[in-house]
Amino acid sequence: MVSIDEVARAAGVSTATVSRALSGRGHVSAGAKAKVEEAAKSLGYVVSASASSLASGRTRNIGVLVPFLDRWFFSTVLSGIASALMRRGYDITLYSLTADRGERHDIFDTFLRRQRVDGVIAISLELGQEETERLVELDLPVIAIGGPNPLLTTLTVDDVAVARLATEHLLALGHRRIAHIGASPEFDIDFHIPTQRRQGFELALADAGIEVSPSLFEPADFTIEGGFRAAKQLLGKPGSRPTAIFAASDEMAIGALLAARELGYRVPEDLSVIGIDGHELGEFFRLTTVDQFPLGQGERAADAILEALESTDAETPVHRPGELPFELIVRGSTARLPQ
Amino acid sequence: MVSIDEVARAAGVSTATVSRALSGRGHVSAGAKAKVEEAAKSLGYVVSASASSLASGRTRNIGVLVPFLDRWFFSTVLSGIASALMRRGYDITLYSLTADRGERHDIFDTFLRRQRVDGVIAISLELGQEETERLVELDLPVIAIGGPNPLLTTLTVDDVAVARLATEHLLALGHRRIAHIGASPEFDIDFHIPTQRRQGFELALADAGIEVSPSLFEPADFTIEGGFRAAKQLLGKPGSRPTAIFAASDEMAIGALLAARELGYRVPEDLSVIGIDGHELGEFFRLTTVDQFPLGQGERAADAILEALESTDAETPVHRPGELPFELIVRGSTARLPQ
DNA sequence: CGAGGGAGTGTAAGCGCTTGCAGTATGCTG
DNA sequence: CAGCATACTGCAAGCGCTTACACTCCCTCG
Repeated sequence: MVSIDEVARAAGVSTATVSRALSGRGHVSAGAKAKVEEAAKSLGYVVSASASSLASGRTRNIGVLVPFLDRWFFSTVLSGIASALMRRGYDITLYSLTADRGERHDIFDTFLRRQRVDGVIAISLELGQEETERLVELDLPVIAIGGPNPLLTTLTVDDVAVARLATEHLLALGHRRIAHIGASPEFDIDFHIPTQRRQGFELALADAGIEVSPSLFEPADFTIEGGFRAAKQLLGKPGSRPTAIFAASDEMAIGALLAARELGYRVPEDLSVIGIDGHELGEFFRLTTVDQFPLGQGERAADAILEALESTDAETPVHRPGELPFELIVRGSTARLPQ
Repeated sequence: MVSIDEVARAAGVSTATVSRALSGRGHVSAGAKAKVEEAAKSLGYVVSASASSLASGRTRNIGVLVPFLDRWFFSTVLSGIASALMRRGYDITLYSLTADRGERHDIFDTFLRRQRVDGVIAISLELGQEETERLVELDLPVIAIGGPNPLLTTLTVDDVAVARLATEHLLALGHRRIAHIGASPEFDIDFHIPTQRRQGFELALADAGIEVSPSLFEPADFTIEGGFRAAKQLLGKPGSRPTAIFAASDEMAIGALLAARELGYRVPEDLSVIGIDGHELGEFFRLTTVDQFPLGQGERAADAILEALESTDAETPVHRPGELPFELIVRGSTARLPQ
């Protein structure tokens, strides 16, 4: 491995100048800079991450905490983070949080404390009180996406407004018996998003003067299969069935689509279905949805963390509620209620 | 941040002993070890990754190269890698390879050369000649999963045998007109897996004395949507339609399932469908498949890289073809051909 | 024209660990 | 019991960078 001394010798300057020229910190004359870059390039010099980190205290590395790697939403956000950080020369270290108490503990107590990262991004994480504290104790910039956490700077979409928009879309099409597939309230202990969506749904109904009927709610686990089961329940119950279903995620909405099909209901003629997320399969299933641009969320989180890194001012947790964009995408799964 | 000196002082030993006690290298008496561990714990000491790396040359960090983060197969393999490495105390830094030439170049020329990782795992990567060379030049252990690459130690499943197994399952059920959805041959330049699957398919047919008909092949891009389109083509063509479809991935098979349904064919009564992968949605769609245990592939890759790290002997690229397990999982999408 | 200030550079002191070497204590072998 | 191997420990020299500080120019301003 070629070291900074060799580059310095080749360029005829001191190692200090090489360091300054290559990192862009401090003053270096144009001439010296050119010589250094030339020498570095021809020798194939790349600065050693550990030496640089040890000396400077900066790692150029961001830790990313993810609850599930294999769910579309999370891997898409991660993808956005990865590309944005890479463009800025940052590496990303991945910490996949399982449900396993011990493993989680290790991550917060050991992995994150190795001074390997300059900052942390936590994706829609349901963090315990203690875990959040550990995170704060790291004394690093932390950006959380989703799951508002009062102790952390959080990027969120206004989930109440998102759900409201979806519901109002159905209302505008003339639907009155609208069912909702979401998470059960006991889920809410540390993860508020599903509940907020449900709130938005109920607020929209209330505004339209429609009473919320408990029989038009069905909990599910945010998977296609869960949505499928929930929709079967909703559509199979005797009594007047819903004319529209609002699912709190696109995956559940797709499940609902499949359930409707299997029961012989045509979408959108007999049943309208809307989801939330902007899932890649949405187009294929012609699913109307409220897109929340997960790729963009990742990119924003990356930008936010870099910004926090650059401004050294006091790191006050900032919660800018509802700052992330969302948009209604009308496709073929919703239609006007037949008169 | 508490440093090793404080621990040494608290434990009443030298920093050398602390280092040895905590890392498990070299001899330390049981008493000293206990004192050190006690002191480290009560002070909340965690060794600094950069200082340790700089001094020892070991980073306890593995780089993982992934082509797509948001495809189920890759994120599942990644998940397997992540959990296996974490158990051993290793961090993982993620390098997501886009199609962008420039970005890829950066990864191989800069990111990977920062001495940030002890080894590299490449998941089903279509690497160019030059990229492979760069990887080899790193002089680090490299494990590739899938996509046999003669220059790298590779973990593969025997894709010919996998495809053969899937095809033979259909043959055993009495099917004779079997269609295949795979990748087009021009894809093969640097990515052999789809072609091998096609080979296995054709070999199985040949063994059964069935002629391979070009009209029973349709290329697709390994997505649900691609499989859907391909299946529509295959089923829509006038002339005798296939009684079974073998798709080279579960996602394409699911697409085929949906296409069949939409065209009014019942699965498995009118059409049998089989895929490859072991996709999480397989169960939901009652899809018969050949599972290749992607989670396990990730774990094996992690084990392999750690093994390579521990044995310092010559790093000869070893290609152990077909060493990864696979298994036919019969669910509800395949059935005996009606007599 | 002198003071003040910024640009450009080098020297050298670390950053926080690991580990070769040396020294001592202890146990084993013949 | 000498001789030697092995266990344990500490000292101190780095690992390959960054950056405070010192110094020299040179330009600007009053």
